[in-house]
Amino acid sequence: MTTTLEPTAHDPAPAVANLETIVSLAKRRGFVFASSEIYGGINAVWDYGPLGVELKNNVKRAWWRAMVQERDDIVGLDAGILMHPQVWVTSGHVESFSDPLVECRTDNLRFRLDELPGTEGLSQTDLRDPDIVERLGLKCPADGGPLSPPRRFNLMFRTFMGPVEEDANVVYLRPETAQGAYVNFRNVQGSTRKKLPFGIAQVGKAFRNEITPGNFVFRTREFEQMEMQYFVHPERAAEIFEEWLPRRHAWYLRYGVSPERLRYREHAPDELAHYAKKAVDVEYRFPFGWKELEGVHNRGDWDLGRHSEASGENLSYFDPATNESFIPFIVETAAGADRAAFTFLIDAYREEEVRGEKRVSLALHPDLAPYKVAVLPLLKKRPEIVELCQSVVADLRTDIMAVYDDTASIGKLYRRQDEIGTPWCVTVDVESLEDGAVTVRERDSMEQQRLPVEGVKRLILDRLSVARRG
RNA sequence: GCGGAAGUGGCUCAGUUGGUAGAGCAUCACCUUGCCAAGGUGAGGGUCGCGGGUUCGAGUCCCGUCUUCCGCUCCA
Repeated sequence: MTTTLEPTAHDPAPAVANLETIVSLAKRRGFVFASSEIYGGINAVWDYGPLGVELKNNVKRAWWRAMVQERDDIVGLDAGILMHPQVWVTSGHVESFSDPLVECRTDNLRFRLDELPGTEGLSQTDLRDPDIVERLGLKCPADGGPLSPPRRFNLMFRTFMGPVEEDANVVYLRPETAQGAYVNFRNVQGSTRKKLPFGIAQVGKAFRNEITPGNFVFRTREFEQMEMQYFVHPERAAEIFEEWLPRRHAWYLRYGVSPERLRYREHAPDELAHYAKKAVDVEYRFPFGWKELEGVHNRGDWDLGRHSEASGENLSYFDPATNESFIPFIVETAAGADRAAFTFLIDAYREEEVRGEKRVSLALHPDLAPYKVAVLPLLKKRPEIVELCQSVVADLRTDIMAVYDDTASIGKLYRRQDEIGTPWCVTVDVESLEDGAVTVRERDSMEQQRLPVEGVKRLILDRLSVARRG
């Protein structure tokens, strides 16, 4: 079900490239490697290589810039991955994230045990009983086949706090970063004196024991979220929700994602998460179909209300202007740093045929590109040229990611940089030694210009917004 | 977790009816090369996912296991 909100792409746009091509490029050039590869890999965990970590850091920085740096009403937070276990009971994740499932042995369909006919009124203990299927004579609702005993698919990773592995010490790796913002709502509001509406932005790892991970870094068991919780007056929640959707959509466009490969999709009432009143996804046309990139959710007062109740702390907000006190509603934007980086990578992929050769380039937005500039010698047998290159790189490095390469012919050096999305290449030639000028080539336009060495950094910095040192 | 397919040097693959591994590209060195993946010579790199079994002998057959990809109640 798609919303009537604009912009919405109704016609499926083909994906830029197939998945294998991207995975192969990612590995070959050092963006993403399979985790623990020398031991055969571990399912659904990926490591970011030298270029991947730059790309992902740039994505996170760009997000932080849009959310925190450029706004007066949103502040940052970095809460712990481990939290008080009660947080997850209150949030509903202990219950909703560990469904007892049974599987039909003939058609392999899975069902939630507590939703099967004949299980009404069963206790949690009953639902954990391995003999429950037999005891109640439950059958597959689809084909009447025999069902397996219930298995709990707990989507939360558990570990133990303290030296003794006792149940009393069980803690969870957070399945979402959002709760860190909720439990800190009062701390943040009090210390920053923010008035509603205001938001808390957070980037950090989350962990889910997904039943079906896959599609490269799209769904993994360890992933990084970029979430923003916007606290609003209940009556303004719906209106503010509608503002955030196009704002988040525009962010992807700003960093170069093709408009025809983005669309909105609203969740039907029966697919809403346990905390959501309304949810609309920004979707991207991945090689494996339209999939969620980012979710905008109206969580209502579910979280703060529940935490108020369970903790006994007053998490309501007092509005001095109207003299009223209330539990704020939360409008959340929840994006994945891995998915976003993946999307930018896929969408930037370009292929062209030149004299029978396939050429690959990444049209990454300069803010996101791992390296901003490569400095290349036109010929390396003149030591003065190499020296000049190295002094140019040393100067550029103080502000931006710059790299020097001289291990191939000039044409190949250009191609290498194109393939990893480097927006600018600087070449130093014999004339440079005399006039102090170098050639700057821009990847997207293929335009070349002659600039004094001192002008190179200025040209690049003028075109970047998030990639400066820091 | 279940069904289907696959796992050979960094990448893409070849390996005939089982006889103890090859190519192209990539990488590195030297020569050459002076603005968009030029050429030459040479080198490094694989216990053929892992563990068992059958066999005189297995990348090639059998079993198990792990991982990946494609399909089934997801949400970043």
